[in-house]
Amino acid sequence: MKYTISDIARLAGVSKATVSRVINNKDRGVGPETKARILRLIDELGYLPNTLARSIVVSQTKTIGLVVPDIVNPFFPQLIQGIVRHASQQGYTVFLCNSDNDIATENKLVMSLIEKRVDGVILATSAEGDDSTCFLLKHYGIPVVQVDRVAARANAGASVSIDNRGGTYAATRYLLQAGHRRIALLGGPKGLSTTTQRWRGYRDAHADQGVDLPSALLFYGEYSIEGGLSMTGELLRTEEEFTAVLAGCDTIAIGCVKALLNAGVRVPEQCEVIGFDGIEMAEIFDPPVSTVAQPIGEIAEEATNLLVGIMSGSISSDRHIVIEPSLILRRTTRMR
Amino acid sequence: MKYTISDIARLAGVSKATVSRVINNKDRGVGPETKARILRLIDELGYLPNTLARSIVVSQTKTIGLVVPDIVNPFFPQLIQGIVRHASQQGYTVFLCNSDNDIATENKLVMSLIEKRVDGVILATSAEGDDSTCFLLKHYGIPVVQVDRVAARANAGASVSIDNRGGTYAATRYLLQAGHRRIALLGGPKGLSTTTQRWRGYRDAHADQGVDLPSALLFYGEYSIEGGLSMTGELLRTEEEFTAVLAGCDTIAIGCVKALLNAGVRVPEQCEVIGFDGIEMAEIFDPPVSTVAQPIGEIAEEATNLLVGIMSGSISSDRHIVIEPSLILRRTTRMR
DNA sequence: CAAAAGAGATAAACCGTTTTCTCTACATTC
DNA sequence: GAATGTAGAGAAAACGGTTTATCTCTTTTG
Repeated sequence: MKYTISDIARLAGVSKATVSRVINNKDRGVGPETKARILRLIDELGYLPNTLARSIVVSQTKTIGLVVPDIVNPFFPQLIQGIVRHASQQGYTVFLCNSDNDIATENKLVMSLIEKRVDGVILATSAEGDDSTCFLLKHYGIPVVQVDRVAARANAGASVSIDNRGGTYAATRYLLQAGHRRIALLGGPKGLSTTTQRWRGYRDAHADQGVDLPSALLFYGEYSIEGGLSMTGELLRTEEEFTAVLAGCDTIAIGCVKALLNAGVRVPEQCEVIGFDGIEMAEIFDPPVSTVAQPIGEIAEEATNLLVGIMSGSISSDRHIVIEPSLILRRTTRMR
Repeated sequence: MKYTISDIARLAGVSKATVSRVINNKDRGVGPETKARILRLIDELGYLPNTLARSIVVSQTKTIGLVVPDIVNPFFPQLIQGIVRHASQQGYTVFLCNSDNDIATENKLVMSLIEKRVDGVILATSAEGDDSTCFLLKHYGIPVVQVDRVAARANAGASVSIDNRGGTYAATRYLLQAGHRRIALLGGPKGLSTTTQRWRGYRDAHADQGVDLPSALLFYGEYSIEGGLSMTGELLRTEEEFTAVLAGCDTIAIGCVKALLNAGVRVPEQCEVIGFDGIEMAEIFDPPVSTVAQPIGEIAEEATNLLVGIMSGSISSDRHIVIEPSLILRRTTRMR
């Protein structure tokens, strides 16, 4: 049931070299009817070339590694789907790794990817402050593109990321132009670059519109529904006046809307809410949540193309691509 | 930066065979201080054995393929997470494939897995009626375990599946014992084995409790929120009396609860609802949905262990494992 | 004390490909 | 009609490992 190239060669009465030429469509140096005979034989016997043997000589595996921090977080399956699809279109198969948000695991996984001789890696790192994973890849000369979360340090390679500042800037400006003057910010964990960048957009929009920052309305917490619930609880307890909320992510926004409704605050009549990310849950939630949506498909496509480009040498390995998110207005903002 | 086993051998002043022995911990035939010297060298130079070359001679890649129909469906990321984790614990790396619910794509992906010489495949097929994928794998002698959806035909190999009938049986019995006599069934697409099996549990529970099947209350539709919405719409329009709903899956249940609440039916006071699957969304939805939960982690673990067992020859390749789901009562059923 | 056993190590064959030379035979050019 | 070009094909050397058979000492055994 298992044939090798030598079997085919012997059965066809030619040399291995000739069979190899036919398999790889290097038509130079093989006559048409020899070719046909070999092709027929291959088909009849169901011969499959051994890609391992091939890889070892051409030193290329047509394989890439994809490392994500948490596959259960709904953002990542969509990203994975896009990357797997585009990679497959370009002839690459992907090794999927889940680091469980642990940098040590991430390093170990990447080592095993290197051992498997992947041609390149797409990395959504689990520790922004720590570029050890990128360092490893660099050390072994393996192309890498970072995605979503981008390690800050210099020796990190190419990247595809979202314009976090621009996204919250647009959302904040939208709310300010609608007349809001007391917009609460329910940000993510302090210290994360996304949290900081999103805060900047919020701040800059206020500055550009000439509105003072309502510093009593700034909160930070977990990127989760619970985080949204508890921050909103705090917000309500301060008894500060506010007429809109900008959330650091969609799950925070959902928790926030829940808490507001429970407290008898009507959404969006008494308070408008905008999230960030554009996860499916935001659409399905009742009421559907307005959000700054990351075009995940686009991120996946750019990341894959970038990596393929770097691997083929046609793109420099320190290119950074920034993608603009878009404001999607649903039912937690008023119709205008 | 890239060393081969010959480099190490030369630098250590020994033969390749000796280096190979110390790499593979075959201590027989290599002296302690030779071993130490080689180990130090390997460490210093960051030498990584080429797994491709190794695989080709031992004809084993320590690699498995995982094929799912739709990675965005929240059930699968959890399954993938579990499988990737257990596989990695046993020294296997996994190729992830997403068939987009298309059997032709599925076949193509599996072919490329075979070309990559995976040691085995875990398959959640996209077409139950079609066992062509299993057939391919069989033909090339690659162990396979089917999971979740199981191709019916005989030449399909091992499997891990859920006791669908048992799950709905337990849920239906629970409702019947609580006094309900008019339980609507909002099933999945007709023709799917899960739909049929879940219907059987519903039917058998009625029979065993001596209650007539309310045949006017049976509906079939998509496994989705929209499906739940529309089936509930139909149900309400019939004006038949009903006091509980058994849904074919959680998204149907969510759609159903939405529709009921919109129609002014109080849940669970006027109508109790139970879903199936135990996806996270059911827990997060407001109100949290009672459900027949599939222990996804357990499925993942059993499937991985089963495959590893088959690959090592210690388990027969036609073993079928059935896992019992468990009834989780939340807020769409009354407290008792 | 000779024979057998065992420890440490090597040479060489092999795994299944690709690729570079090289060779032959025939067609084209001047 | 010799020189050149070209198409079709094969032999053999890689690629980076593992494994088997073998070889040389030293140690044990009877």
